[in-house]
Amino acid sequence: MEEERCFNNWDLDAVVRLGCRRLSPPRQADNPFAAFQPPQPQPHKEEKAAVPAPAPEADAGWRFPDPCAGGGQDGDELLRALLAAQPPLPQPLPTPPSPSPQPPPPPQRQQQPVDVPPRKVHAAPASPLARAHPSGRQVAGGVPRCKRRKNQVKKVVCQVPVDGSSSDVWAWRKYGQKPIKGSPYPRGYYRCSSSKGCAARKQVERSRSDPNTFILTYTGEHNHAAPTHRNSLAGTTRHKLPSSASPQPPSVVVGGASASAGDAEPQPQQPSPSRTSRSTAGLSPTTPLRSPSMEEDDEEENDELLVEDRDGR
DNA sequence: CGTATTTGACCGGCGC
DNA sequence: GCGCCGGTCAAATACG
Repeated sequence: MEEERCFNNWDLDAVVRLGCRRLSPPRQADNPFAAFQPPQPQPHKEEKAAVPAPAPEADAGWRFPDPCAGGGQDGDELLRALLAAQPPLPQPLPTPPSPSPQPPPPPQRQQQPVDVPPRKVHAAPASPLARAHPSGRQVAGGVPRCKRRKNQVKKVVCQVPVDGSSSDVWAWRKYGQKPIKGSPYPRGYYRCSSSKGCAARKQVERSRSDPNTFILTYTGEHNHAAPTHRNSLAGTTRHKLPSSASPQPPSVVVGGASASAGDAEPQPQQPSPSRTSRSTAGLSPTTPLRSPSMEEDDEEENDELLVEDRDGR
């Protein structure tokens, strides 16, 4: 598994935080992007390309499908549109059949993020208290891990171009990264830092098929209103927005992650060429949400949103 | 000083 | 029942 290790470096977080990337050099002197790249040769080349190109833009405008995020206006509209089209609840979208990594689902597996007939519903008494671990680990969302069955978890999957830009109003904090078995790229785990008890989580992973595309998986719901500006307690300090360099209209995918509170969904961030070290988690809360220019197009077809309730392992 | 990021370890769930 | 993998937490480190 050396591979994994290597990829581990890729900055998923960057993706998330792209919004705020910082000007200062990343914590790691190495190129985080190197990891980003697939195990293919040409790390040098890719680095360069990746860094200068995608990253900057990404954060600059990387916004995603976020209904709420909008930064304000555009986003809002999107959100509204989405909401209008769908229930405000965790209802992602109907997910169009796209070239997504999702194979033709069996008749049973619908893409309904809402409820999924779990195979085993282990009804965890809502209080098993999250695994009584020695450490007493509890899920931040207050949801005990046991409670969340993998099958039952609602997930909204979105695909966004690396160069796309997306930003959501939510602030994300990276809490883990792991190499995935079938994927050369590691997966980054982010949690909504806008609110302390928010259970919304996001997973950022590079698409194996399209290294230029990131697969964002949103799970959980925000239990708080979307911040007007992406800021929140969390990253308050670290985000400095560099200003976007060139906002590119990323694709926006809207996933209804599940915001019961009516939140919107977080948006994916982009991989930053160089980890911005601490820019803010995910996007920076203050990240430049989007520039007016970026939004113009909006999403295009790049984005795909898949909603799944469970992903099979 | 506060917060975010990073890395390792642990646990649970799922598949075989 | 066992093993593998994914997901999350916690501690340490670094930066603003």
